[in-house]
Amino acid sequence: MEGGKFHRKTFDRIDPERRAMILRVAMTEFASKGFAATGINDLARKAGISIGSLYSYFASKEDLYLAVIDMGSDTLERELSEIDPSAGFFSCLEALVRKARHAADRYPELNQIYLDSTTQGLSALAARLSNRLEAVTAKLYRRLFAAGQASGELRPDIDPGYAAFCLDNLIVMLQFSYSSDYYRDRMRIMVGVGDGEEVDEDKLVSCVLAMARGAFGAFR
Amino acid sequence: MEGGKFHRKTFDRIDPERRAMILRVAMTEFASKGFAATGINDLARKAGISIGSLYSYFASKEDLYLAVIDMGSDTLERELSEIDPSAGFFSCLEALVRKARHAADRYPELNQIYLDSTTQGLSALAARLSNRLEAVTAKLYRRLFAAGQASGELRPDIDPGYAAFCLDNLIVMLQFSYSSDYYRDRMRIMVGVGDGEEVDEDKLVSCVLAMARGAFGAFR
Amino acid sequence: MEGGKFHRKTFDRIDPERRAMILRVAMTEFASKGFAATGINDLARKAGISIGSLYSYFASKEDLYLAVIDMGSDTLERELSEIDPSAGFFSCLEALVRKARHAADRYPELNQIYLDSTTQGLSALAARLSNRLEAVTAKLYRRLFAAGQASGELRPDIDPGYAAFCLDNLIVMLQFSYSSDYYRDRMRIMVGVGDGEEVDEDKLVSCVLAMARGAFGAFR
Amino acid sequence: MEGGKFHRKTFDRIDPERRAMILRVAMTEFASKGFAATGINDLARKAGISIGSLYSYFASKEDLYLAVIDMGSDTLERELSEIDPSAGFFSCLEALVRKARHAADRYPELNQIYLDSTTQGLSALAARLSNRLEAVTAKLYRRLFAAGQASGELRPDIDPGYAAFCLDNLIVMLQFSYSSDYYRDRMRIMVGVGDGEEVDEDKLVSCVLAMARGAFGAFR
DNA sequence: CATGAATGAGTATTCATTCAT
DNA sequence: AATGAATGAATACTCATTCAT
Repeated sequence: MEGGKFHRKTFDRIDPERRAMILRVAMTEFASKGFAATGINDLARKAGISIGSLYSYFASKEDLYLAVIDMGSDTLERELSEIDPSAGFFSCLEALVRKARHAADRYPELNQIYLDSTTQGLSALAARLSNRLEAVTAKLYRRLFAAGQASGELRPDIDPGYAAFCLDNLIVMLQFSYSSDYYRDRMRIMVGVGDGEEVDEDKLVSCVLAMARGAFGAFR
Repeated sequence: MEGGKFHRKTFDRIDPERRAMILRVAMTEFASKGFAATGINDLARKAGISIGSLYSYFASKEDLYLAVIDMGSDTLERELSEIDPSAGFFSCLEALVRKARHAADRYPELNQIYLDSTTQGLSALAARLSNRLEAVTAKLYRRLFAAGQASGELRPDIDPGYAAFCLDNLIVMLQFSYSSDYYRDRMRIMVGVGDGEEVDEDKLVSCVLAMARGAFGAFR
Repeated sequence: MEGGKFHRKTFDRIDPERRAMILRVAMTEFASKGFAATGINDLARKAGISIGSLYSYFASKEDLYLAVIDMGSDTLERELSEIDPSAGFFSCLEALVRKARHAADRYPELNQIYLDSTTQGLSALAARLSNRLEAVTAKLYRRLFAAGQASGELRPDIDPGYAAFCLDNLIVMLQFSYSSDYYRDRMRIMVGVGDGEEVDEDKLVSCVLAMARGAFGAFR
Repeated sequence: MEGGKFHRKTFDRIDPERRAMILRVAMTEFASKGFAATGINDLARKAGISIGSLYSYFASKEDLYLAVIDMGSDTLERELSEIDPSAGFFSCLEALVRKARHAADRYPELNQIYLDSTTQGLSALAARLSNRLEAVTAKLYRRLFAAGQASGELRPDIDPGYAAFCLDNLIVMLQFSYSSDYYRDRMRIMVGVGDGEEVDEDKLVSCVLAMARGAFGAFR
């Protein structure tokens, strides 16, 4: 599935390194400061390009922001495509949770921007993305649940949509909790770890899997 | 538990109606536009007070924002205090989920602002709140889990912190899904309801409860 | 000679201590921050009185400022009245220089405000003072020079006005040099004292007197 | 000696006429209203440039102010460099006094701003200038006194620093007296000229020179 | 294609003054 | 007489975007 096109033709024609650099700097800036507080002039300077160039690549600050998110969606899609539904539901789910956990480490900025973009103030902006990300994820869950119920691994009476929604909620929050300062603090408080301690990642993953298995797993 | 004090003394002294009006307008503005995009001058005009007055009540835009969130924490605390831990774990949990669901309808703006405040760009700001909200919630979960394990309603081998964290993740996302445009769209896509359809709230609550029961409930 | 009246009648009627406190705080504030940068509300708070009271004593910030300067003129007048012209010109001049030197220490704020008020930006304001201070000083010089020339201590061919102007220039700058940060630094640089050293006050006074004696003293 | 750099690089790159115009307008505004009462937006409008441009040339109002003073220091330095110490002390001194007198006419605004900047309220600001102006002047005096004492024109027992300080005090006040409204009035009162009359400039210069000659000149 | 100077509406915040209590 | 809440024009400064070179 092709992402929206938020950049101008010129952006396709320039040196890939320059292209990557611009997106990387934009990602870092938007991630740490948010859409509204990020300055385009400052961003251009940090990327080592002129304001004029930036505006020849992107029609507006908004478009640049969306382009960054779109790139993030590509990344997600690539990661998800590695999941093989034929490997069994819970095996896939565990892979998914682990992937989410690692994505938070590898692309914290993408997660932070994603969080930023879900904000009510940016809803008009986000509408232009037409929920591409969730569409991709939803599709994967559909296939996983279909296969799981077909194979008898999952109970036949559960509604895949509602189950997928709840599962993904856990996964999204897990990702936020490992990539944003706010949710990290929240996690530590909820889990109840002290100042020196660390949250036990395996316990977390087990808990998520246990919830899925308990609610959706067959014969119990 | 007393909230931080983000307003000036003068704010305590004015007409309660005026006070409520200011907070209400501020809540609406911050909720719909986000912290950065909300203008103080505009806000004052909408509240029908002068800029000077607003600044005599709050030292800065930041303080006003925090005051609004703090008021929201009061509201949450009040709601949570109605939960009676002696009523049994799953009964309480269901009450909690229902409460969250209704809070999203009754105070959508509070939820939107909460979401906004968890954004990375506002992490410095949010730090001043010292996670009061999560502390309150965490405390409730502690009591619920302790009572549940004591009564034998819950398995003795689960770690209450991790369980609470996962449960609250579900509840938080439920609230976002019913109060923010972005997460509502996401929910509809994940659940897979069509254009005319509505998400079935009871199914959602059941799903959350089933996940909790399956993972944490005793003898199964 | 009566000073202008820059306060309202109410100010005459209040407790003298309150009166003195207000003027003292005003003096300190205006001296350190200058007219424009001094805030009336802040000043009132520091003086422990209400803004309303302050405005019942003085019609405007401007009037308060002028009242402070006027009080300073009283002080100067009192000091100058101690000079006895019959004691001989150079003896009086030395007394005058010493007085100036000590006034800089005792009333640094008055000097700083005086300097501030001579600024071009405040010329309209200062016009309301009608140069009361200089009139007082000029009158003293007239008497000193008249007595000095009558007694033969001073050369008969010097023009008292020009001589007085030059002498007073030296004295004014001496006062600035001991009461304002800027002119203190300037003095140290011009005199050429090092970091640990102090400017030798006696040398300074001698130098001023030598210049007067050399130019205006009879036979030599 | 190079002045501090208070402008941004962009200011070096623009049309010299534009540059001069901006500084000229800034000089006029700051001179007549003082630092605090001068508005940047107003100033930009008067200079015929946009606020944004002004801020692309100078980082702050403070910097613009200092840039104007710095330009004034250049002017002073240029003027002082015309004095030839080998021409004899008193000849140089007379040239210096005449120069000061004419500088007051040619650059009244610079003098007014200089006066403004010596104000206690601007001492923090002025500190950034590190007394460049006085350093230049002091250096010239050092050379003049050294030459004068070497040639026997001056008494060997006078301390050049103290003498220079007193002399420069006379010169500074002379300049103020011919460039600021306040000090002009003061001069007229001290000298004692009537309403139609003018202060006799030659008498003034003679008086200053007489004071120098009487105190510092050899044999007499 | 690239540049970066120029723009000016918009921002949060201050402050002298008024006036109802 | 004393208070201090209320006012709103004014302030210094920012920033997304344009466009001439």
